[in-house]
Amino acid sequence: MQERDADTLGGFAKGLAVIEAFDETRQRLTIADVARLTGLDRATSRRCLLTLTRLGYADFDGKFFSLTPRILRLGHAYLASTPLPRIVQPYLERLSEATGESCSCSILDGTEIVYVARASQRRVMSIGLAVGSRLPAYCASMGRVLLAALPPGEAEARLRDTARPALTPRTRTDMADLMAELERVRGQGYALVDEELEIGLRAIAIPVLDTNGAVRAAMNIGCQAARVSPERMIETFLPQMQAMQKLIRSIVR
Amino acid sequence: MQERDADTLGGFAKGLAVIEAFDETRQRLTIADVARLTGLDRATSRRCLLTLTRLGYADFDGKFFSLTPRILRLGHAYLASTPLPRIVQPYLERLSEATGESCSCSILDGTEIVYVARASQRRVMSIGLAVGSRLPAYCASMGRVLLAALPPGEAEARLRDTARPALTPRTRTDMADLMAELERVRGQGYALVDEELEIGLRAIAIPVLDTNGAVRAAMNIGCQAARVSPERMIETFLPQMQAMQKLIRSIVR
DNA sequence: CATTCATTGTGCGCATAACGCACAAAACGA
DNA sequence: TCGTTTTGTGCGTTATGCGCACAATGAATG
Repeated sequence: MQERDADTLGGFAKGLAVIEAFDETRQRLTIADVARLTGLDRATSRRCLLTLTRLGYADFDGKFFSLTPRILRLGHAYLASTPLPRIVQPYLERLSEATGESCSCSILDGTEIVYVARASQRRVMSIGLAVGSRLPAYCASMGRVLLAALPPGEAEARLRDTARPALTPRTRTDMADLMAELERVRGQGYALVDEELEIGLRAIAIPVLDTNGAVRAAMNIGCQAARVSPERMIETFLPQMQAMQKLIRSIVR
Repeated sequence: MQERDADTLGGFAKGLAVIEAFDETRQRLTIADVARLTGLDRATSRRCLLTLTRLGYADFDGKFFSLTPRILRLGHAYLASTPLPRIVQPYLERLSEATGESCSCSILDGTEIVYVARASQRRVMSIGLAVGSRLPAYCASMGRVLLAALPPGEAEARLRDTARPALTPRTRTDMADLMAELERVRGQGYALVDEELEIGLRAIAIPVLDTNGAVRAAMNIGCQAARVSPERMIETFLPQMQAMQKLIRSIVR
């Protein structure tokens, strides 16, 4: 089979780009906003937005378009078709309950990780992000675990593809340093990220393996740096995570 | 502004229908599968699938197409743009920790409810469903709360739009009976669904209100029928839920 | 192994869907 | 009130997308 332009739908591609124009800071957009964000002609943007509205994926208040819950069906089509999050969820809950911290599971998508499961115990605002949330892989604990699981050439390419801004004064951004860190993660079997993504936030992550030992995802425990030292995370949290890893490994095909 | 066919993109609409063809029982599909499920011509289905693959939203193994995590960006566009789930999440966690049960929050989308937040405590397999999951509103506790919040005419129309199969021997399906039940839910301020959705599953739900008292979502506690009686749910769980409702109400705008 | 059936890749002619530009009207902000 | 920005829509153009047909491939069956 050949890859040809005639085998794809330009309008569909444009429409998907329009959906992705919405995010945390852009909850509702005008036609001009969408044209600017996507680079599409204003009339084209308008047609995409009206298509979404006509099908119930968006609302229009006379000026602004906003997405509706129906759009969740699109992401749900993936989550529903992927057994891993459902398998991992109870283990994250057990781990979260045992440690009293937030636990999450994510997979690598390009240069980002995307959360596919989470569990949290704290009465205060959760550290964990919602399912579907994304973080840059280069400075997230689970991201480093997942990058480390790639062939080194592939991992390096993905790191290069990332802008790698210093999100805190502690963020490591140098290519050679990050590649060395990935090598260290490969060796020790876990990644510990200490206030690189966000000041006050510390996380430790290990791979989620399948029965063949292949890395299918990563899971982590995140906590406030003021409450748990890195040493304590390695001494106390890591063994419990590895115990869960073993249990999960015997189930995930 | 007029609603005209020329203002929409046919290919985009077809593409979205193709994404929605994937679900729990259809994790990977052939071109012929998609054509059958969507009613589209085979060549059109093929183009949509190839467009998704070209853009990284799907993988192709030579025969089967499956969605990739990138598709989560589409649903994430909505979740990221909606503050309610993030606001409600810590309250669900507190409630879940206090009661030892699974708690969830959902909104109404047509004739279904869609989960937008959840918290769970149990070491056994969670009762709660993942964010993005959907349930038929007519026989779910949160569904009844959300239907009860609609004008009666609107609620009746949505009930009629639903197939309403009896999912268990206890499922109530009669229109008049359900409308009376919605009236009762309006009066008492909560819905209790007892093994109607699934044998062994019992859930109680109340509205999530905003500062204006408008119903924005519903939240519930679900548990195993063998462990908690309906009376106990009303006596013990309901007051705690109502306390959370008050706290949430003072924040949600 | 041959046959039958289902599926897929692809060519291709055709029709119209989609494009993008332009202009008038409306909305907004100073 | 004026200037700027945005929007709704008309419209001529074109190339996109359609769907049918056919050959090739794969799977199932006898």
